[in-house]
Amino acid sequence: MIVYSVCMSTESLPAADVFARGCPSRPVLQNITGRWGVLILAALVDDAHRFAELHRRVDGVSERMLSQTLRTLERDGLVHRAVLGTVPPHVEYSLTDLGRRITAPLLGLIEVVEGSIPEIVAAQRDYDRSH
Amino acid sequence: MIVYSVCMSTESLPAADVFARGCPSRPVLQNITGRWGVLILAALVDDAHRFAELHRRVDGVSERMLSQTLRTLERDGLVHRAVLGTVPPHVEYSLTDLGRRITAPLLGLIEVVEGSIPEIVAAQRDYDRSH
DNA sequence: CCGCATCCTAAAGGATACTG
DNA sequence: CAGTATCCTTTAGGATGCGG
Repeated sequence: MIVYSVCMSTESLPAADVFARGCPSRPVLQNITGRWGVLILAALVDDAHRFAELHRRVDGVSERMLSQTLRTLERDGLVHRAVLGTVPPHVEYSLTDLGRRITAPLLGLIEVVEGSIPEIVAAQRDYDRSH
Repeated sequence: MIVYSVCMSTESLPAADVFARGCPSRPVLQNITGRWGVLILAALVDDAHRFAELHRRVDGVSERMLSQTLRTLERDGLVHRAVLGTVPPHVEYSLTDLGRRITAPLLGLIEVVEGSIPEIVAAQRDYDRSH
């Protein structure tokens, strides 16, 4: 039997520690940093967007994954889903305050990665040559 | 036949655009934000660490995944691997400059997520009740 | 227009045992 | 100590088709 490290709980707070196995931060972090999470959150930074817009914007995502990821992010309280008209259906997705606080550092990450692509590609070539 | 959106290239630079399918930023981002990437990078922020230390620190990671993730991060130029003694083998992992630039926003992300756990858990409960 | 259901494949990841 | 190799399970994700 395994007793997981203390971490969690919303009332008494030993403070969430993402390094501890069983910490509720872990699955949340995975939802955010999954293959599509980062991109979808980033795509919502400037404005609310509809499903089809997001589908075009996040190039390569399938409807299934877009739908699934949006639902997870909504469940975690990062994304707000607003059903507008009735016919034809009109749904807008936007970031919540929490979503914005979480997306901010992600934009920083994207910026650094995009700006470092030449350096990264060079590192990959070096590595591959010597292994 | 599909022609991927322009993006990449190390010389002529239409600037990497992570929203474009085929952009080299995509796999790099996945290496970083994979299940263990964030945690391993964060664990290396304060200091260099040896394999076994990381294994203890990042609770729950298998040796296999630790090894594999470290190799990927080394290949991307984010982590430096230094073999020190010969017997017993002594290997130290540390962040490169690039690794530090990339890890900085990740620390921000972790901080926000850890600090928002009560809010997130509450959102999850609300969502689950109404679905 | 906005998805969900189903089916299927590929990739990630864990357990265990073993090596320089 | 610092991994590799092998095997197996679990999950992510794509394709297609349907429904409100």
